[in-house]
Amino acid sequence: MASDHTRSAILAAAERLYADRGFGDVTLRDIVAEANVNLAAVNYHFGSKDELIAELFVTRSIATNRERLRELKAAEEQGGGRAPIEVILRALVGPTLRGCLGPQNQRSTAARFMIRASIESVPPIRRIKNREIDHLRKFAGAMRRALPERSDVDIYWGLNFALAMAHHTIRESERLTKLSEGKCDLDDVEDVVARVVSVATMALTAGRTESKAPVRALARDAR
Amino acid sequence: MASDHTRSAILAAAERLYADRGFGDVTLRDIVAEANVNLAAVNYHFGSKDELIAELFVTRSIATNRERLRELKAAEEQGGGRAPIEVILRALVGPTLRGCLGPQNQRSTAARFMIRASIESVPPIRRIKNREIDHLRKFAGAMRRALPERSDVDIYWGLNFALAMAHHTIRESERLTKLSEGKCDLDDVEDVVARVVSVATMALTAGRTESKAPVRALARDAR
DNA sequence: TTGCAATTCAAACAGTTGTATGAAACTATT
DNA sequence: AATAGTTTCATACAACTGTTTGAATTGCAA
Repeated sequence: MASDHTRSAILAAAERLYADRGFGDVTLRDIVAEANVNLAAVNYHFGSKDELIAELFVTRSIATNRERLRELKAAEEQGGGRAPIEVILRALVGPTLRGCLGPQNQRSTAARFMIRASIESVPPIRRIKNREIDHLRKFAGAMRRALPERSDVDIYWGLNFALAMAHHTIRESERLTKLSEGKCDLDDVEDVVARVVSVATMALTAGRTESKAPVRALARDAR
Repeated sequence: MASDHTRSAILAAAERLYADRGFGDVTLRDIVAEANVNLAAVNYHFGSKDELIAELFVTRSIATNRERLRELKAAEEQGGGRAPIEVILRALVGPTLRGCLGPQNQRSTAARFMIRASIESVPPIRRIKNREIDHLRKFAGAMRRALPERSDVDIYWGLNFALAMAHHTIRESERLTKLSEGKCDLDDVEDVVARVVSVATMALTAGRTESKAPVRALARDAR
């Protein structure tokens, strides 16, 4: 391959446009215009529009996943194969949050693209996300090692809730800012990470006292 | 208006098709075929496709919101204007979770539609969701009354995390089932509600207020 | 240079989409 | 029964979509 110029111009233009305007109303013609490239080039270089989107998303998400695993591995090696649950959770949600939050005006195109991807969820991206399970299993394993007395079910729920808080905060960051009238500072990424990790840790470690949950008694009959 | 037959046939058919196949690949022609109705009827009765989608979503979401407020009001009246935080949170996430989870084969069309709406997020629905803030403020107010010593920031973060866990669990219920190899039982809706409420309560009460009730265990299956 | 493959290009294709139109069929009131 | 207003219908429209085509151009090796 000669210079890759056209190919990467398309990738850059597509990422920028999708980040700015969403997947919904960006056509191939918009992309090739932005990239100063012929319309047919997309199909020549990528095969189809969906494959272009998939390549964009895969590139960014394997970067995030690699960062996650790097942090996880570092923590586990330092702890002799067993890392504290807080550190594991930080490795899980930190890279994503750091990648997507932070001062708006200095958010990278990549970050804004990933936010879009998490909001709009088009078919090619959904397909890729479904293959993310193996990756999550590695974290479930590490969490099980950190909390050996905890049941698998609790581990999975804790993992689920940690991801929930991180992703939802990214997706709805604008609404949270508006709802709180700016009191919740989403630009302070490390504070957000700390909050998510703290709550997820509580969820995973609290009440290890064999207590049969009396939860159901409350309020089930508020009608 | 005469009989409303066409109008409601369109609404029913559209909700069913969107629930089954998503917004992405359901056309007006699909809908009118399913409803045994003429193509032009959609624009005649609803003005446009987007207004049809909006009406569907508004109907369902004001129903949920009404149920939420009903539970909240009942709890606050019973407690003399101040309800326990668990009950407030239950009123917040309970109706949504009950509406969207539960045994797949007995999920209502409405439930499946709302799940789609939470996954795919098309423009007309996003516009409506953005107007949901006033509704959430009522819950923020109730939470502030329940936890007067807590800062506004913490309240908003707790609210955000509670919604995060509920919505993410709905959105990714399939993935959680697969990840946990079925160990997480998403059909036991009341257990899911209890888990979300429990974690959100911990998020809101742990830390600064040592005098508060001891954190409860993750709602383990008590049977 | 010549030859050959890779790339670019303009143009067209084949479909689908939501929407508009104007006539026809109803419904209910007079 | 005649009328006016509403609703249904077949059909056309106009625009946009991703993709394909086949010829031109380019870059590089022999």
